Amino acid sequence: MALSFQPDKPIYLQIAAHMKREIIAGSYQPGDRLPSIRDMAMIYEVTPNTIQRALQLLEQEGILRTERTNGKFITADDALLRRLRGDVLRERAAAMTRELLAYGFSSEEILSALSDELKGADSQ
Amino acid sequence: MALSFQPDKPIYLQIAAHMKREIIAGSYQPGDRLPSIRDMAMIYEVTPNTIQRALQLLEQEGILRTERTNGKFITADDALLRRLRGDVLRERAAAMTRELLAYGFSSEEILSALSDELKGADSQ
Amino acid sequence: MALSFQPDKPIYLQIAAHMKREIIAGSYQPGDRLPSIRDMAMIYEVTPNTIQRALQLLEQEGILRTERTNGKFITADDALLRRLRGDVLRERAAAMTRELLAYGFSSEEILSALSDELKGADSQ
Amino acid sequence: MALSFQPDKPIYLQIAAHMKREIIAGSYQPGDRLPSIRDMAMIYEVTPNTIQRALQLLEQEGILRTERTNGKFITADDALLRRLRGDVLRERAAAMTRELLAYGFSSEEILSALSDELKGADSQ
DNA sequence: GTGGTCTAGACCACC
DNA sequence: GTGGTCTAGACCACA
Repeated sequence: MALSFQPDKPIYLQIAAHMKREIIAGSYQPGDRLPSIRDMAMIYEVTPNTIQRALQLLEQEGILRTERTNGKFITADDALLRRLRGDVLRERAAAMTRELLAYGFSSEEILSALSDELKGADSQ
Repeated sequence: MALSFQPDKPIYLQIAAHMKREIIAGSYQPGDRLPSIRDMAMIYEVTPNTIQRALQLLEQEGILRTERTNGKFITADDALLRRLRGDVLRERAAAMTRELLAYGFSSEEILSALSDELKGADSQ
Repeated sequence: MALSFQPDKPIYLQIAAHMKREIIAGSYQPGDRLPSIRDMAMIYEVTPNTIQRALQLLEQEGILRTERTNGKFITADDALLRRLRGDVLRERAAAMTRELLAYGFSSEEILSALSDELKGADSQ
Repeated sequence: MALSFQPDKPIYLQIAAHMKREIIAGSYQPGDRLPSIRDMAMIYEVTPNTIQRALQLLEQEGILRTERTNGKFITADDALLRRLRGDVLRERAAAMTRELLAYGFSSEEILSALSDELKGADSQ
């Protein structure tokens, strides 16, 4: 694993985002137990403190649940995870649309640029 | 104007981004002279220092040019601006694609989400 | 029974509090024998260890008494239980009063808020 | 100031609660700037880190607002503060009612205990 | 000067 | 073993 962190963003945010992606992508299943904070600290090569902070964010979103002495678990709430998946997609699409429209690009330009990117990615 | 700045991002970056958007969107024409730093400081309600930093970024990208005693000007290099416009579009589309694919979304999902957003925006 | 424990508080404290409530509320009578620790462990779905710790607290308060080979019993001391009942009521009322006065609420506000709550609860 | 912290509760929670009380009680006015984190750290005799954590909670509740390089401010949203004041009162009253009813106390007992406490406090 | 991030390391309660 | 809290101290970007 050992992410190469971008130096301009807080590490704990990058870890939180990474975990969120893994969960939404299905690398972790609902109800799964996460590695212990100490283990994740070694995996990501950061302090346990930093992991703690990252996971706190996901817990606030309801994605994680903590059992005081057993560890942290992906929520078993399947509906929440599905909703989250949809929300993320919509939110990202909306943010990108908003930004590019502000740049003065037309809907056609935006759509065509995205299609190009997706074709490029698919063919890899 | 008087942007409402997001409190968690450096103001000078937000101003730089805003200027860049205005330029790419065509609110400023190639060769146009910018308002003085002092004026912009009043417009944006920040210290001249902050404006200075923001414009420095744009100058590094070649979008602006400083004439020692006359002020700062949008580059007259039309080709550069066109190229920049294309670069921004491609870069944003690529970043979004990369991120959403990492989330495990399919090309179809991504394209359809974006179409939905664009329809929503158009109809307004 | 099978309490749904709050994940952020020690389970043994939650069990102790629950037992105390049951005793004060009269669900157990003075002199009654408690279920065995093993049974209670199954009822509460925790380890016997945890039950042990919870009951220890009640024993320290004098609410329980252990007979070496027979099990644990609610104290037969009726006066103690009555006194305990009064103490709990006073202590909780005092704590709430202290806190709300520190928030700057007036006696009238506090009293009226409590009346409202009690009316709401009664009508259910 | 220099609170005497209860040893069984996290200090940062106690500080957060204390600040919230001060704000609701009106010791800080809407829009007021808080002392710097470093100053508060000295006042409360804890690490800046701990203050940071406490204030983060209030920020999540919308009570505080951070200006990146200027400090932290009480929200100027008067309505929010009034709403908060009411919410706190209702919430505390509800929690106490719920608990005491679970103990088997009658509405009359609860109300009378609270009246006694308030009389005691008033006469001081 | 301000807030924010991160580390290293300690200590704790709980189960 | 688990998560949680706290300190001391360093470093950074921003205005």
